[in-house]
Amino acid sequence: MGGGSTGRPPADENELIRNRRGKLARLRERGEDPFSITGYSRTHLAAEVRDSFGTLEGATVRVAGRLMARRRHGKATFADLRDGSGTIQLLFRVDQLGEERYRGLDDLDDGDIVGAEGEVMKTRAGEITVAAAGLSLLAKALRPLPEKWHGLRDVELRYRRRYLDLIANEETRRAFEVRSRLIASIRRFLDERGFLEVETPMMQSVAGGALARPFVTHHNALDIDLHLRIATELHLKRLVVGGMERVYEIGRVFRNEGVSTQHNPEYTLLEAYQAYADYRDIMELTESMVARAAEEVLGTPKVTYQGQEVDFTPPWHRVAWTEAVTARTDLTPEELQSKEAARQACERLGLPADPELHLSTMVDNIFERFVQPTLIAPAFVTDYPTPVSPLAKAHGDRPELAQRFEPFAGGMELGNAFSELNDPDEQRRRFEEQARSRAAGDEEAHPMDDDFLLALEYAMPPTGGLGIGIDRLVMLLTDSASIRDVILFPQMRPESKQPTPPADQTGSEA
RNA sequence: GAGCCGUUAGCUCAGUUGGCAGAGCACCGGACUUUUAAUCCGGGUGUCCUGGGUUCGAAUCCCAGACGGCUCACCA
Repeated sequence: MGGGSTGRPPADENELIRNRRGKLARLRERGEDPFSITGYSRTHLAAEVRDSFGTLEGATVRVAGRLMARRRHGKATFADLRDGSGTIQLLFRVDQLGEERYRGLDDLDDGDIVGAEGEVMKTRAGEITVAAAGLSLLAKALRPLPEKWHGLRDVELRYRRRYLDLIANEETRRAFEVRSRLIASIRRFLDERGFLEVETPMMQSVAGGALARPFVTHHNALDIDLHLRIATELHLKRLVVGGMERVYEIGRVFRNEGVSTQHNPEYTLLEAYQAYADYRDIMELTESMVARAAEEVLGTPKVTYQGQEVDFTPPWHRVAWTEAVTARTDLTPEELQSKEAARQACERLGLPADPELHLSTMVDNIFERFVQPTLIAPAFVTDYPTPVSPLAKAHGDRPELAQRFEPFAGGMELGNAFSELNDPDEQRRRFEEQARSRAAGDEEAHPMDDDFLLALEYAMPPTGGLGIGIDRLVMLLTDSASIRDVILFPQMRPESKQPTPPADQTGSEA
């Protein structure tokens, strides 16, 4: 980006910013514009200096990072420098830098990006330190950092200005490191099992593969509306038809639904498909993958989530959906199959019991209220009703039940998996059934997808498929109560300039 | 979408019954060559979220709005 040297100061200028801009102006007058510097060759990271003190003592190193604190003592000044690896202390002494360059420290502020060159030493107090003989200001921070002791607590600021959250809060840095390492671990696991990572379209004419409302956008040149994907499922299964027998994608999907501590409109979904496998094989894959990821990222398969222990060590508990509900309520399996009985049950249990509600919605509410919160230890809930599983193969002997499971842990739903329905005619019937729900007003019913049906007609091998919400898994591994704490830039309303509403519109009707 | 709660200095937070706007850190000035939440002396830097209203007087009470958090509803 271009831009001259006459940038306008922001409107929210205050004394602190004026001071820093004044220092920048002085530096420029001396011909030391920090923003003209294009690089700084480091020899060591902060952590390397500290870890290798034994061999580095007395050696000259070059380090660079953000100035986090300064402690001035007249003719000596200590500073904490933080880079991506950690923190290292710098020592500036007037007898080492000379009067003039020592005075130059006056133009430094906490938050500035600096490079320092000097000998590695240890102070009287035992702190490993770089005694700086050279100092370069590499970028000037024009705004003060959040307070160093309490960090940045304001959640709105933490989300809107995540960079400040990352600078100020160690636990935030850690959470996103865990997130990155978790995804890397999952990739390694799947790669080792022979899966290919692929990328499928985010913009789709038909947004299928899940039951959710899509975002709509428009392609100008083609003059067509497109939907942002709500899942990767149907494209990945096309690839299985094409002979890619083990494929996965880790990518963002977009669902036009509300936000909550467990929902962000865009979130990261892992989907994996394995030919010649069924949902039982996928259970094994799921528990092995998650347990190993926890082990690799945290060093243990056991985590504490919101005060409760969650142990990912396989095998996870398995319980059929109907049994899970009947065990936690006084309902019978029959009451879960008749709309009127379920409605009366909901009424009795204090759940929404509107006659308009679908059977599937009501029984789902019952499950969510009475079963899901109890699923703290990792568990697979299996054999969901077929009508709410339009893409899953049914049991041969129990056509009303799908070969499907959902993994739960910490009281959260982590994903969805099944033996993929590969009978094109049956899939068409399921889509038609969904189309009827849609016509009846269910905006989340699965849309008809003729192109996908065409692919199935060329034969897809029996296949097991899995979807895992990566964000929720990260929540578990980082003990985060809100999904926003594991998404770098969670969805927020734009900050409005608050266009003052025309107050007291005398003489004007709204 | 509904209910409850919150918004005060750059940051973290106090603010009593409606009566001059407060503290710590940061910052500014001064002292200090081994500190590490450095210390010591001096200095308060503000659209009390916004707009109305009540009142002699509003950060405080009332109304409306903005943004956020939590809970519920819908979803993963």
